[in-house]
Formats: sequence, structure tokens, C-alpha cells
Amino acid sequence: MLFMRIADADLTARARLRDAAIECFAAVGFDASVRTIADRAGVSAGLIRHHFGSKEALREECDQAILERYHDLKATGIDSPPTGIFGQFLADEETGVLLVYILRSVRDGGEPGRRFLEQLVEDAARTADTAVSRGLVVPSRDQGARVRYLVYQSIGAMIVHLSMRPDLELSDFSNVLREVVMETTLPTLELFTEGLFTTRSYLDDYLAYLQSASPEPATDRGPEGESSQRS
Amino acid sequence: MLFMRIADADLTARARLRDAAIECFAAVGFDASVRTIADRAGVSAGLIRHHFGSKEALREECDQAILERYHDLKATGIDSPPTGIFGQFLADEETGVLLVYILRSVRDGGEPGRRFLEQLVEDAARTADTAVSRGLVVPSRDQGARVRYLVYQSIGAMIVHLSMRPDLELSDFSNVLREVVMETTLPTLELFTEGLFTTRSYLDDYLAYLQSASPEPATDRGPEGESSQRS
DNA sequence: GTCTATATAATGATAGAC
DNA sequence: GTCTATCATTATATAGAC
Repeated sequence: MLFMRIADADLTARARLRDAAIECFAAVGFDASVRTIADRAGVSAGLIRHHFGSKEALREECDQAILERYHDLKATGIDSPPTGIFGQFLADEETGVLLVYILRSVRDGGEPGRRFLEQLVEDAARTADTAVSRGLVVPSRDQGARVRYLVYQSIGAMIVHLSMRPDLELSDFSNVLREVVMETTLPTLELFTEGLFTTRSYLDDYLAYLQSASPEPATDRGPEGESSQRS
Repeated sequence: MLFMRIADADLTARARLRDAAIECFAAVGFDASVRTIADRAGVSAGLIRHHFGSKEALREECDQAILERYHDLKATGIDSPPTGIFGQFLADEETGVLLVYILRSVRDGGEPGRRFLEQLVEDAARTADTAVSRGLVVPSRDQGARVRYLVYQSIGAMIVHLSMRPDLELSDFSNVLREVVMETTLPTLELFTEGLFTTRSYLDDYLAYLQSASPEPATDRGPEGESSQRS
């Protein structure tokens, strides 16, 4: 049996099935068959029906478990420097599985993925607002749009990385994530610190266009002008 | 027949099947059944085998066609201002299908997606190098890593948007893409123009860390210091 | 060239023995 | 609680008629 289990400890078969499902879903996606899941748990496929009723119900329980683990992680998490929004995920292998599970959910769409994504956006919004109010981050003319944009890009980039590694082995999760961070830290810091354009004209032109299009552009920023930093 | 075809003109049944497949793959993903494809083309499913041999072979032909269309589009394309790297895709409905097809390919991983992605990175690298040499974009300490990072994020963010819209109707493709651009233009321009951090310390600390870790950090940038802009 | 009908494989669901 | 065996469904692949 080549299980490579993370925690096949003395859990009830039900919990083992749930954890095995989480690992399978994270590793190969949600089209992992019930037989594969049962094999990983070391039990027979019929038990899935017996304990959960259906594969769909099993997945819902997995989603629930992941959401709880995410909240637990966030509760204990230090608010790390905003170097990419997800540096805190890189601790151990279990959090690696957690992140990959969420990435798969978002990638595959549907209600679970949407809920995870909205949760991430919500949390990031709080973090961003705090950072702005502390003067660490420049304010945006539309803070909500910016944070959503940043989350979509962070998550999306990781999804792309993930998609380039088909059928990831569970033991490789944290390694791959670390690798991604290694590759993206420098560009991220450069972009966040120095920007990309050498001229303001692209932005200013667009702002002028917005002004001309609608009378009240609904900004939540102060007076127009340079990127002021309020401490 | 509710076909909503884009170009069901006087094409040979083979070409119609291929175009129908492209549209189905873009609309619902690559697990679209051969029956669905045949229905959309207005022929029977057996013809797919007759003309292509297998669904996999059909997909390869679709990939090939998309790659050619992409190259054609890029050949005729003006090198637009780098407002996000893919503003040129937003023209008509056909290019919308093109982009969504590529997004699905990347999202689902595998060799086709990898090839598309590498193509995009390659092209973006040329564009970025030109922009840097023209003094429009600040140079990076690792241009290759930066452009890959930017492409992964752009594509990834669009994949996330796409995943939040399951079973997109073909006629909605360009609308959704336009919507995405509307939502992301301001944050993108802000970030590219003004950056995110109010301090250089995150970047400088990381650079110092890199220096201490390896003797020759292999930068392709000039002397250290402020973000110089050479015209 | 095109269609209808069928073979084969995989999957989730289910029933009943222990 | 757990397992084995089977059913029903769906998808692709295939064969043969027109």
C-alpha cells in the first residue's frame, strides 16, 4: 500500500475517508473516483455511501472541513508582511494540502469555489485596509476593486502553476508552493515597490477618460493628485 | 436547432465539426461530449471518428487551429499600450472564443495548455523587452521572471473570472471579457503606475537577503539604486 | 460521406452477506 | 460497520447500412 498518508492515525473510518477524500481532491481534482478515495483510506468504496450517502455529500463535508481549517489557520496566523497575500500558507505539508484544495475548488468553479474565493477577498480586504490606514500601502481610488484584483491574480497565478503540474503527489505540495514563492517574490516586490511604468500618463489618461464619461466616478479616495501616504 | 453558430457558413463538414468543437471546448470545457459537438455542428457523432479518428485527434486539430489563429491575430495586431497584456483580445466575438479556448487549455493543464502558456510568455517577453528599451517600463533585476510572473497573473486572473461563470454562453464571451477589463483596468493602472508599498524596505531587505545568500545573484540590471528610467 | 446501432470501459449508486 | 457483487448511466470507440 503506497498511501503516503498525512494523518492515517487512529481516526474513525469516517474521518479517514474524509481526509483521504481531501487529499485525493487536492491531488487529482474532484473527479477522483470513489474507489480511488476508498483505496487511499484503506477501506472499501461502499463505505462512502454508508457514511456519507453520496460522493457529493462527501465533498460537501470536505469543503466544510477545509473552511474550518482555514479559519483556524487564519486565527493563529500572524499578519505577515504583504509579500503576496499568501505567504502564511507555506508552513507545513498540511497547510499545503489546504491551499491546493482551495485552488482546485476555485479552479473548478461552482458554489464551493465561489465561497472560498469570496472568503479570501473578504479577509484580504481587511488586511489591505489595515495596511493602508497604517500607511504601509498606498490608497487606491477603489479599494474593493483593487483587493479583488490582487486576490484574483494571486490565486490565479497559483492555479496556473498548479495546472502545469498535473497529478501532483501529495508529498510535493509544499515543495511546489515554496518553489512558486521563490520564483515570484522578486518580481512581486519589484512591482509593488517600484511599479512598472515610467510615466503617469497611462493612468492619468484613463482617469481623465473616466471623468469625462461619468460625472461622479464614485472614488473612495481623498483629493486627486500624487499618491499621498497618510500615516 | 438553437445553434448560435458563429460561422456555420458553407464549410465542409470536417471544418464545421472542428469549429463546433472549438466552440464547445471553449464554452463548457474539454469534457464536452462528442455528441454535443456533433449536435452543434449539425451532423452525427459518428462523423467525428470518420474524419478525425478520435476525440483526442479532434482536439489536437482544434489546438492547432487556435494556435494558427493566435499567430494571425498577433501578426495583424498593433502593439497596444501594455494595459494588461491582453487588451488586443477584446475586439470581436471570434477573438473572444480564441482567448477563452486558450484559458481553458491552460486551466486544464496538459501539454496543449503548457504550449499555449509558453507561447504567451515568449511573446510577452519580446513586448516587455521592447517597452523597457524604449524607456516605457522600468527594468527588472530578472526580466524573464518578471514577465512570466505577469503573464501567469494575467492569465490566472482571467481563469478565475472564467471559473466563476460556469457554462458560459458563446454569445457572452466578449461581454464577459469586456466586463473583466472594466473591473481590472483601474487597479492595474494604479499598481503599474504607483506601485503598492509606501516604502522600499521590503524590497531592499529581500535584495540584501539574496546578496547574503548567494555571492553572484545573476541580475541583468545595471547598477543598484533607484528605479532609473532611461529613455 | 453520412447515419444508426452496438461494443466496451468507467463511474456512482445500490443491495445484501458477514 | 465493513465488505463484495451488481446495476444503471454515460462516454468513447467501432461496425456496418445507405
